[in-house]
Amino acid sequence: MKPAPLSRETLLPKLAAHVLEHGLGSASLRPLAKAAETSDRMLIYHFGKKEQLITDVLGYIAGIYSAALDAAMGEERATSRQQCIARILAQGREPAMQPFMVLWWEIVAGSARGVPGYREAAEQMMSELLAWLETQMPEDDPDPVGGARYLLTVIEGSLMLSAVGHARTAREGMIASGL
Amino acid sequence: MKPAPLSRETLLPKLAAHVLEHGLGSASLRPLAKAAETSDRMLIYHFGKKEQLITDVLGYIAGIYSAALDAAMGEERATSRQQCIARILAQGREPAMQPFMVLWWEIVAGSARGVPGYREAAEQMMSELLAWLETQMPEDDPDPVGGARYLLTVIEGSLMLSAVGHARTAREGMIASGL
DNA sequence: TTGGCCTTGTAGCAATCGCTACATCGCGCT
DNA sequence: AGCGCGATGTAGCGATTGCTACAAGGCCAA
Repeated sequence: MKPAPLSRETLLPKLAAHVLEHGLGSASLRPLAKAAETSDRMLIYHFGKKEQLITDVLGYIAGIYSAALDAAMGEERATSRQQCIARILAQGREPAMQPFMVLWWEIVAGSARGVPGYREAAEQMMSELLAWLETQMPEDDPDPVGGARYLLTVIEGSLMLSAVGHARTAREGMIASGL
Repeated sequence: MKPAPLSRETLLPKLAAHVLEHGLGSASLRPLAKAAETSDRMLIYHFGKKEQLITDVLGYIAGIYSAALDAAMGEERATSRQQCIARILAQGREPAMQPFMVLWWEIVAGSARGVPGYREAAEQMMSELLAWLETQMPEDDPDPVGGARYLLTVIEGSLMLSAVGHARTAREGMIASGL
């Protein structure tokens, strides 16, 4: 059993897994190194400094997220905006997506505070989701582009309310609005 | 110049000010103590442990937020849902609200990750905002309660998109939806 | 005055933080 | 064989973390 070659590329998956499981708050060099079966020394060696490592990991995770969207896309389009939203919210509730969701709010918080690298990752993920949403809009939708932007807004608002224990509020609001 | 008496009540305003300015990430005992003109020793003495301190500070900030909403409420109701949303988003863009906004996403992130005390503060703030929104709904609105829930969802989604550099997406979505 | 309690200062603990100096190892090139 | 260089381990630095032991001040009641 030869030890796996060490590089950014072989490190990133393990680092991303650790960040997805434990969050960015506890993403310090030694725990990360342990998760990647290396030493903090080598993480600095390969990434230069921690800030760069986090940036790279967030970019890598954004890539995973994008792939997950692609994987979920195969099915046929939705037949209505309601169905479209319902599908996405259902996907967000899946246990497999939970680590993404929890991490997502940390990224948003970092983005809002201007932490380097966070905004780029957040922007990328939102752009991917928006593009994906456009492909999922009903075929006969009068305004798929604008509609996708609108649905994205409602979806993210709904997810946020769920994150703070107001899932019911979001649900009742969507019912009241006909969505 | 007698030194101000030291207690939870006299400490909280200064602690809250520091948290609003610098965020929860750098809210460690020594900086907080310096901001409150005391020592970390005394913070622990008065609050027991840091977790309790943070919980109390978040509760205090939620109170400030509530008061800010009340202060902004004086004017007459909106005449349409569009105007209602526009007002609130305009208020959220005000420089004075910026610290609240930035802190808000840290609270959401903590709530999503289950950090003790965060969820309660977030839930309280959302409930206050929802109640306030209901009072701001147009007088002739067919469903003020459900409408307020719907508008809250859209508003929070819009604020999130703004926080990650997608303000334009949110704006275009609202235009496309007629809001 | 004395005793006791609430409050406060000083000092320090063990743990963790990001990062670095130094030495070593192994591989390829000449 | 010898040399050079990238990759890695060991050890440690100074700073910061939450928290505590100990002593001393200040004030009120007996």
